[in-house]
Amino acid sequence: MARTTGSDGGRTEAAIREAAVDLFARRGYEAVTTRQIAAAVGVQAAALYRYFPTKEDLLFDLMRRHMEALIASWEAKRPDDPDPVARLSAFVDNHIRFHVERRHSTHVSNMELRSLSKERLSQVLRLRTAYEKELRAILRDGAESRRLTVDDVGLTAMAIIQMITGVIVWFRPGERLSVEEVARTYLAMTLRLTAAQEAREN
Amino acid sequence: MARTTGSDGGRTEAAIREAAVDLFARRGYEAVTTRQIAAAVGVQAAALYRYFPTKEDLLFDLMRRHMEALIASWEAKRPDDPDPVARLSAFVDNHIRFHVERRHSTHVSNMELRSLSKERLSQVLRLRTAYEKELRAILRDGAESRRLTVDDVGLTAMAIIQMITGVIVWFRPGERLSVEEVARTYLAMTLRLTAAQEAREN
DNA sequence: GAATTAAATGAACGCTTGTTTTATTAGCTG
DNA sequence: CAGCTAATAAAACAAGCGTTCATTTAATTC
Repeated sequence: MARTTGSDGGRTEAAIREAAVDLFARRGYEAVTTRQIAAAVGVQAAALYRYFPTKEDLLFDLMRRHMEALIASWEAKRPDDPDPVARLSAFVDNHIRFHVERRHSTHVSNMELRSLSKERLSQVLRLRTAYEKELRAILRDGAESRRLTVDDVGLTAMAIIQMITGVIVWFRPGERLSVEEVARTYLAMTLRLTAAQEAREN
Repeated sequence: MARTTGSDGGRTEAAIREAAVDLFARRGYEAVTTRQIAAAVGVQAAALYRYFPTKEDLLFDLMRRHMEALIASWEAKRPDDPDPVARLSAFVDNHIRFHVERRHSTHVSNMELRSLSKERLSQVLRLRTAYEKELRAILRDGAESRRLTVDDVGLTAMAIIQMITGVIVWFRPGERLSVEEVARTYLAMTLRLTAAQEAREN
């Protein structure tokens, strides 16, 4: 056999990405074989190499897309309001919703960094740093305007990111809590953590 | 050649554990080969099998020891004081110091769970749950006595654990911040996060 | 409808993997 | 110093790995 009826390159490529994210997230990049990915797609392993030069290229593609989507998501929802508390709230809300919706690719992007080559690792880390910089800027503004209590901007940014990203470890949609409840509770914790002051009319 | 001069089973076994933790943490369990572990010890791969039946047994041994050491550490430092704020403070302080000191085995215990067999996974998770239960009990007591503000005990426990475990991702001893400073700042954030009320003499 | 391109197969390659087997030596015991 | 056991080396094992290659078929183009 060779080309199958109804086959379409675009669909196959998308199917490879989906299968790979799912398998990498569940079993880990190193533990997943190209044959397993191919089987999930319903294709032979050799077919993967029509779309991705190597297994690592596939991993990198997934990670880069994830980070770019995260940044794009924040850019779309970043409020014009300069108020640090409003911006922090929007950041936390967007972060949680995005990560809950993309548990698998988040898992891959956070856990499989060590499987990337040096150059690709730093490419992904550059995207990640750019994103985290947004949070640090909010915290710095908030600290300067005394709307937020921040002992150390870098440390607080890391603490908040770890906390709100950690939601994907235990949260399963459709169980005890809804996304709305989780987002609300995490937001409340973040605002207490930074001792956020309500905006005052004056 | 065969047995080497000065060889000692006890020392070799300890060296295998050390090398394995280090390599597993840096490159991931699946990516590390038995030959790499052996090379780090200065021994042939076959020698590992005198001490650990399989590679997975070695991983499991490291994880079980890590969790047991964590629980033992908390049991040694758990205060008699029933005050929830004092207990929460002790918990956070112990957790951070323990994890900073054992970055590598923490990494392994958190990242490589999926490489364990079903039964062993649940053994490790049982230990982890027992540890987390301590935090949940503190939060519940604190909420009931109105010393702490806790919207949801389970969710808050996860948030705090993610936050204070996350320290190992970015913290490197001997850089900008000392362990003391980090522990103090994380404690302050935790107490704000739970809106902890100072103990009052009455 | 012939020629071309796109999509996929199936077999194979060279290597590496975790593990086992066998043989050999070091150090201890009596 | 003979005998024993613990500790290791060395070599081999079958299985599986990522990847390549020549080939075949489906769809598209002219």
